[in-house]
Amino acid sequence: MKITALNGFKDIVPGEVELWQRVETAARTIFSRFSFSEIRMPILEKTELFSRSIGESTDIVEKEMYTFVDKQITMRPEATASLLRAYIQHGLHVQKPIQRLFTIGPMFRHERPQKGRLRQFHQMDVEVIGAQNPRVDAELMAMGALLLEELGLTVSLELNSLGCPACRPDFRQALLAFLEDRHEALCDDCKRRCTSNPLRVLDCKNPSCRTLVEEAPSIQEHLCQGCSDHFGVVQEGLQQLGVPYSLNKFMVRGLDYYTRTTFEFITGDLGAQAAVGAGGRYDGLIEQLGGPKVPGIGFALGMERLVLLLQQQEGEEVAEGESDLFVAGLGEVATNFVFPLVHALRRKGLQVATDYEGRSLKSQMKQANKAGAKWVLIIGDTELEEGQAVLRDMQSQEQEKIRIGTGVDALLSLLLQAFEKKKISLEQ
RNA sequence: GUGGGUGUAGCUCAGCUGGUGGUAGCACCUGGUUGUGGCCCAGGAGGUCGUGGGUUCAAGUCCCAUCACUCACCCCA
Repeated sequence: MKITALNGFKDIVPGEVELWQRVETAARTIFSRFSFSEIRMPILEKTELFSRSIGESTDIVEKEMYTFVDKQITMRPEATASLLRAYIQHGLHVQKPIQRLFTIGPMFRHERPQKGRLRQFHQMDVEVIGAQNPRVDAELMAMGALLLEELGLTVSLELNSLGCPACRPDFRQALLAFLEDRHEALCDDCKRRCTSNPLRVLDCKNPSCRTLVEEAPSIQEHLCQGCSDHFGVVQEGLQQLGVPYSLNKFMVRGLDYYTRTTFEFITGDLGAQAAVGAGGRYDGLIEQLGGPKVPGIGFALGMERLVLLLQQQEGEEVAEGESDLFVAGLGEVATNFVFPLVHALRRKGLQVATDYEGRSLKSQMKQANKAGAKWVLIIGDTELEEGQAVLRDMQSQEQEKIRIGTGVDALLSLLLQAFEKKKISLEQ
């Protein structure tokens, strides 16, 4: 084959797409239970939106964005910035003091693809804008946990606080001092991180860095009073809601805008990609983007990762296709009769499949079986002469004759009557 | 951007130290039933062995390059 999809871009084909629908349906159900409204934004935004929100010096902005350089526009690498832009642009804070919004869609990052990480990937993104109360943080995590639970996935929740502009600089200084003393013991990546983003040293995967960092100052002990109180209530809230979590003082977020609460839903079953969802609070961001001075918190779930987990958990079995009825026509005359009949049945709301290639009855029965048809209606020249079509129940293998009468309409009403009698099995 | 692994039928894969591409499984089509599915049996169709060079009498197999896929690093959902 000559033309294939781009590296890191994937088709979601029948057999797999059912799982995606399941994830999405479950999410919409839960989100609406928690009073979230959907919002949909464009995929292209001005480049500046992302460089200002995500952070000029992050990897995402520095080298991973799909940008049309000549036009200064970028395909969104994450949803929060776009969502906040829309929030500000439409003055949504005026309509409601607290906005609860979610969005589902594709994001784009030019990274090297690997398991659970693509260049076009999909996220379900949830944001609460305007709420400062730590209970909201706890509730948001509880909602994420509930969704994952409903999907049948077992993941753990890790929690940290990154402080705020008042207390983080102090911690940063303390950490830097600690790292400088041990600079030679750090891996090459961490030596680089000391200047680029010291907090990142905390979650280095290198074993020697990990042990070294055990002794490092803890952010949780450097929080200012406000942040410390907030963090405390978040944890109380989680306990009240019965959401299990563990504190992880090494957890750091990649995006610049996070403040206070940060969290990740973690799994050990996805190779290097441990996080199936993550998020946190971003209290200064909306103002920084030119909006009102309101706080915000949100998180994103990686849909590819959720689908991968579901596939691993229950196999990649293809969901059987389903239709109510397969109509088998035999011969030229019957086929001409069947063609409009099928359409009439579909207009009545039935799922109907049929054959278009004039194949043998055996072949059509096979198709019907594969399509998961509950009934097959057989109409050949014999049936047309007799004025009776054969209706076969695929499960019980029973067949009955149905009067065709004078035409499509007559047969249609008889068929619907026949289905009516079996309504119970239709609904199953 | 950096490293490792893998490219043979639609899919999953055999193919030994070079000697004519597999009776492989799944899927597909036809037949076994002159008009009846799942199971079974028989047959059929389906390939530029990723691509381009090189070595050789001879390359799916060895060498080089290239592309693609994949896992990991970096980073992240």
